[in-house]
Amino acid sequence: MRALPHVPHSRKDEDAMAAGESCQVLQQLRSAGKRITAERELLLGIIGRNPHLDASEIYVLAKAERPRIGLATVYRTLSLLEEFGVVRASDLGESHHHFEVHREDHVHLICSQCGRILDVAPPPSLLRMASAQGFQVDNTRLELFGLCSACATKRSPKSATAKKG
Amino acid sequence: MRALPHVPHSRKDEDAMAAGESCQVLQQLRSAGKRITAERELLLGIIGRNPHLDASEIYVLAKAERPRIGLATVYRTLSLLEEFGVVRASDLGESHHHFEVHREDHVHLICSQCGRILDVAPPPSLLRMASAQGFQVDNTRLELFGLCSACATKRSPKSATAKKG
DNA sequence: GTAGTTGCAAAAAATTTGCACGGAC
DNA sequence: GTCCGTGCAAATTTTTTGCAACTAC
Repeated sequence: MRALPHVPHSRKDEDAMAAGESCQVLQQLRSAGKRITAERELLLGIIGRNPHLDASEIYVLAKAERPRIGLATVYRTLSLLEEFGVVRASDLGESHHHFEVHREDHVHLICSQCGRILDVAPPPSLLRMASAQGFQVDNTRLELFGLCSACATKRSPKSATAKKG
Repeated sequence: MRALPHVPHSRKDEDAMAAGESCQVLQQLRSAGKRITAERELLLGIIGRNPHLDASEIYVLAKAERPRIGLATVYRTLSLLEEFGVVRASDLGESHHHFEVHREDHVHLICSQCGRILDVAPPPSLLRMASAQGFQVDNTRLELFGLCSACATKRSPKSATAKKG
């Protein structure tokens, strides 16, 4: 369990987006006969505001607001939301999964030095290539491990393009 | 633990390739001061011949040839080989890792229906995009989940939107 | 009221570690 | 002979499950 990383671009935008999304999702659950519970709303909010958390990080945040919540509920809710295509699990090179609300397919650039995660759009050619094989994509897990520009620069200060972090 | 999937294209080619690789890798280990043991040779061979196995599948195959081998040795060897860049772990959507000898970066197309895995080359634009961000890639984990052409056809034989639950 | 959800604890699954013995170099 | 690597068992970590109590609908 580490400190929470990845401060989003604009807290206000993110919250607004998250709130809008949450409503939609809750409707979706309801119309599938699932129940709307305080736990589900809470967890959805947390995941919506904080990409790339793992189950126990989510649990800690949730517990702060709702002390009696159990880790099992976190796992069950994550799995439910994953089933509904709302949440995606990713493997950031650790021995457990991290989760985020699925907004659009994206590639994780994971810096093995500083741990920072950059989200970038996948090239259209990637999905085109899949359909060229007759493959119907419905979920992606795309991770590139390496050094972010800042850490790469630190490591070899005078080489190649001297980019500033 | 399931039956072993993914019969390779040509057993002979694969074996030859694996044998060649193994030698190289063993030299690499030796010159790094690591020891060449029967266990390491065996495991390297198994992983080289069978992509996408998980630790316990590897363990079972190894145990068939060397009954006293322990699962811990499998994990320790995998981790050593990963450190040397010889083996890659991938997350095929299950709660544990699968492993393969790293030949070249590739995308896994994982059919959620039949479980088959197609390996395809990633589009160059993917890596270009990373370097455009100043990111230095040194490992990839690229998974596309969905339906392979066979299963997609089975599911909607007339191409209509006939979705089954 | 009923059936889906939750919390808790216990179980299962996946991986790592401690230690004494054995084998590579 | 010296250490590194191994097997085994025990410990950790991550995730799932059983069940009684609870609550959304």
